[in-house]
Amino acid sequence: MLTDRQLLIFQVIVDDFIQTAQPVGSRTLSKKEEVSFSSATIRNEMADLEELGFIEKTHTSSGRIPSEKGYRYYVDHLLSPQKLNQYDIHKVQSIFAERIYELEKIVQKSAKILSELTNYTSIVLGPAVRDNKLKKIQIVPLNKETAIAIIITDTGHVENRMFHLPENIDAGDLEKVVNILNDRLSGAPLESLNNKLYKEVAVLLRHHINNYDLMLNSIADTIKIPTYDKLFFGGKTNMLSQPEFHDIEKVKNLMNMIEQEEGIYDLIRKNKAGINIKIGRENNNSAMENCSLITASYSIGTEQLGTIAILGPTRMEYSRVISLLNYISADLSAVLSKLYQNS
Amino acid sequence: MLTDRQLLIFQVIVDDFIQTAQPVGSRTLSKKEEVSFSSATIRNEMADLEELGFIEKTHTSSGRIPSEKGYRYYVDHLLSPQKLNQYDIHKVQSIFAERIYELEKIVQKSAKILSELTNYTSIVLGPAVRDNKLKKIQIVPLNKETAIAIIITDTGHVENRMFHLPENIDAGDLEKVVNILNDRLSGAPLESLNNKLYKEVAVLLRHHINNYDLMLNSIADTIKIPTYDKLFFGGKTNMLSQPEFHDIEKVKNLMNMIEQEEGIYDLIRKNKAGINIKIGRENNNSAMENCSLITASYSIGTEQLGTIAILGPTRMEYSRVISLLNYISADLSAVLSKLYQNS
DNA sequence: AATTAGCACTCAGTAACAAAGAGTGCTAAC
DNA sequence: GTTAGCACTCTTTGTTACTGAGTGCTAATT
Repeated sequence: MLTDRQLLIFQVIVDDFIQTAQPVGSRTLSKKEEVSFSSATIRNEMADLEELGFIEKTHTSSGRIPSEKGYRYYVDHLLSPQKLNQYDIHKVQSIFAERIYELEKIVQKSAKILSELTNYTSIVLGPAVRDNKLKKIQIVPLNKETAIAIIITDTGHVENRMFHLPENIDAGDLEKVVNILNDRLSGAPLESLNNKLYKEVAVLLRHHINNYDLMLNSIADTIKIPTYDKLFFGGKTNMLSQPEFHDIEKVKNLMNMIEQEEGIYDLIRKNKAGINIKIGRENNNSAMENCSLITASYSIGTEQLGTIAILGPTRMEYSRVISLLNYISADLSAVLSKLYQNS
Repeated sequence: MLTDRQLLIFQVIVDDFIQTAQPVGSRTLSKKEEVSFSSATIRNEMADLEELGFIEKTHTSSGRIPSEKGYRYYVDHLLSPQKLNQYDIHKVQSIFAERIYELEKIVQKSAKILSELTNYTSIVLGPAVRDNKLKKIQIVPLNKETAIAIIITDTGHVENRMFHLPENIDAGDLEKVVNILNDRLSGAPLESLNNKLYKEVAVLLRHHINNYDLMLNSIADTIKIPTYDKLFFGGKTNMLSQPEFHDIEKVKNLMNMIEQEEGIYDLIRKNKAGINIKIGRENNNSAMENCSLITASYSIGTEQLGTIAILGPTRMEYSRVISLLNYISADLSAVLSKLYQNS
């Protein structure tokens, strides 16, 4: 649909704008090595490209900038994977340099490195706890009234919550309860715990302790810990250095959205495996009008675990970011698989 | 040292500037009800106040704004405690409305409410885990190589860390270890654990299990979890609405500092009980040149637990903020004491 | 028929200048 | 001791003019 020359010109416009953040004019283009036509020719082509909706002007006599549709086309058809340099690779490797066992730590470090390498904001959706299986559940009484329940999953994730002890329950009872719980529930996915609790455990508890219903509710409460997977951020303030965010209002909107977390969570969550790119208003979020979000998933074996993402201006180095995300998510998946697959 | 009239004028200047963020001129002042002198008189007084260093001009013919020294004087001598209104009190009470058992949750909610009521940024230094006493320590093996250690304190705080298991250790050994640890260490303050471990526990372990030294190191590592007390924030972006932060560079500096957390930690940590006020450069931090930090401590009984703080522009509603902090910290202390004193 | 040179035109950005408004400091009158 | 009055300063606002980068269109060139 586009001629080769239009394609070339379009690509050079996008590349130049991504670098400089300035509207690109016909003269600037004609002086580039890759472009061998006169500025007049380019002007004609640009008029066409504008008519097609790929580029736009900021005012009647300005140079052109890519439109959202333009970025979309660029991303879908013109992107050539960028090779990472030694430094990048080295930096990424450093995530796994120390021997760390905690998933969260690795994930957090990934976020940090990713933001440092890109100068954008990185977001990592932590390992989905939902799919973890219960390793062990423990209850530690603190005093007569309160106890603390601790849930440990097969990946080593620990959740805990305090709860109110029913009156007249003694240490022996508590031990019985814990034994029953572990007996019946360990190995089960966290998601299914609540169900199982009422279907299988309730009956048993009823036989062994009095006040079983109170206890049951406390446990149920404790078990359905809101396993909203955690979000980790890197370089939250990097966006402030982008020229498109010299406007305080825009910054405020964006920062607010980042602080809320819920909005981000929704944006990141509903992505399929592999690389996903959302440009500007494709994100359906007014605070992100000038932003693009690129996500990639990481996994253990075939099981999708979480998501890493980069939030930057629509004028983003797509090629580089995608390469980096691909690289990190692959590494992350590999290392995590090795660590946790045979657990 | 200041005459009554100077005092009055100074106070009105500060109050006005806090409200409007605009330099205050002699005519503006003379039109106020509280002030009954002519603008010329006021000009003379203002010249004196400036010479004394309490106020300053932004340019030769501008109105006056309070200097840092001025704010300091204002805070030390002129502050009249502001009464909180119904709405404020209601909001603060709502922190404790739900029955929550976890310290952290309460603290986090306090930060949120505090920032909403002030429109500044609130910072809460969470309960000091350092002083907690060990309730129970548990070790749960995940697979042949790794296990997870869980430390529970008397206040219900839970810390956990994964570690590498020495080879050739079996379930029986592990149980022995855990028993010894609990036997010897429970009730001891977290701070002292490391010491006790090497002095008292090491010998015992040596007798009961082989490879005891490896085990010992793993445990020591686990125990000295960096109990940096957690920081909670509220209204991180509120500062963006303050007119003094229309300059992106300032915002960037401040936000970076907030994101780092370490700097904040230092600033908040080293404060004595009660209300502390640091104005502008008194904070010894270039990013906080235009900010004031007001801190208050909360405690259980006589034991200082943590700190709540408000970060705002030097042009801050000191009176209101102090009243709020006093009120919240008292409430916080009361509720926490009631909950945890007899544990 | 495609390309390019040339030209009139548009618009953002900058600088220079004037006028208005808010403020000051100082002096002299009250 | 207080205040009215005035000259002066500096910011802010608006006007005007100029420049430079860019465009679209037409006519000449290849």
